[in-house]
Amino acid sequence: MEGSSSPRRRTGGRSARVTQAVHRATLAALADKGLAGLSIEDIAARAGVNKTTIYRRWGTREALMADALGVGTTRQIAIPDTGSVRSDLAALARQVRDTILAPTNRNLMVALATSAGHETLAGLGPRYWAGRFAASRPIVERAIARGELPPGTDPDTLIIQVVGPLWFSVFGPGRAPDDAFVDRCVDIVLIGISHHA
Amino acid sequence: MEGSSSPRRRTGGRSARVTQAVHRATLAALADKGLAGLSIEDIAARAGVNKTTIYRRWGTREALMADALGVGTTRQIAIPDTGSVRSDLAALARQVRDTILAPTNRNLMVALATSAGHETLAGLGPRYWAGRFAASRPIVERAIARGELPPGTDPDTLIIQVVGPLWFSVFGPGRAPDDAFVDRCVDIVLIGISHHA
DNA sequence: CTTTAAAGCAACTTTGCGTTGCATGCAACG
DNA sequence: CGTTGCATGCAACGCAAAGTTGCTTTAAAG
Repeated sequence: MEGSSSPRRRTGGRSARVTQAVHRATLAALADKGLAGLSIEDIAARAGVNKTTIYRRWGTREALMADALGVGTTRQIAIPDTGSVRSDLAALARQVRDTILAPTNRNLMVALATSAGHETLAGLGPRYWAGRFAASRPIVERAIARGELPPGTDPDTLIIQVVGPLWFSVFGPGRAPDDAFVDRCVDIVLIGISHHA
Repeated sequence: MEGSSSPRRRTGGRSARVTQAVHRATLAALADKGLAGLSIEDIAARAGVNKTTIYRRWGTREALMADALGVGTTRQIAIPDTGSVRSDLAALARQVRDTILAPTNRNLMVALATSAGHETLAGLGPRYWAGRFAASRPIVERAIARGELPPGTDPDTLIIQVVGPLWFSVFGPGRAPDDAFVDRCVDIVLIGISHHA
């Protein structure tokens, strides 16, 4: 498909630069105005690119969104490995809190949540979250191996229980969880699990 | 301001009916299309009202949104009082889950989260959540009075910890929490708190 | 019944999206 | 180093929806 009798491709410098600029601009616009009311013309202006370029390369607004979100949410994060579940989860939880507190990421997350309905964008959320959970899972697996957690513990459930309250307090009431609250979320869940039938 | 030498007001029947119809239509449109791309004309059509009426009464789309959301999120819910924290919280948590699973409310919640940025709408979220927490607080207070929870327990924190995971799993990964998961969220937190230093 | 605020109606202006045709620039290849 | 042609820039257009305005009609308040 790729290496056939290719008519000259135009993969180099300028095109790549344009693509990247548009991606950045799209995510920036998304962060500012949310998934709603973000216009191609606005993105083009931010990217310093002509709107026809965007229309020709991506066609629809949704395709652009899918592309940009796909790129913007692929960034991997460093999963802590400190030697104990408690501090691993505490570190992870603080990362999560800091991430969702940043307005940019906050709006990206809202956009992801909104995308669940869209035809074209529906796949983005699941894929993103699958990646995040897969990355975080080792924390729990290591803990089980160490004997810190009961063998049957489901990693995803545990992570949801730890991270959920942080999410909720940011996206619902809009409160910024302080360190004490974050640690408390970790402790309560760990204690609860260890004493659970 | 209100009761002065009022030139005849027109508070009665028709106006009220129009207001209510528009409110309903706005929330319906919001549920369908999200905060994005909801047009005054669409709302007018849904409400069976002329668009000029909406433009004249509310002026901007944001003012209408603020008004409708303010009304739509004021609905009080029944707070369970079963005699034990565990079942109270379980009932509350299921209510919450069912609420956020319904597409209509789901989009309303997303709209509320999005509104945090807007100039005009910023106050809606906090007001809504203040109401919800105030309503739910008695569950915890009664539990403390019964000796089921330690005296210092902060109601809001507890509720956030119970409800957060449900929110997260719906709005993040997009999974519908089953009853077992809901109950587990309640149990883990209660056990965790009772064994917490 | 009279008065008049509020809703309906129809036409208009404006705005902004998406499109098209053509000129220009730059990477790919000889 | 020069040629080729794909990708971008530019400017103007068509069109649909947003929002506005002047006037008429309806119905609540007295």
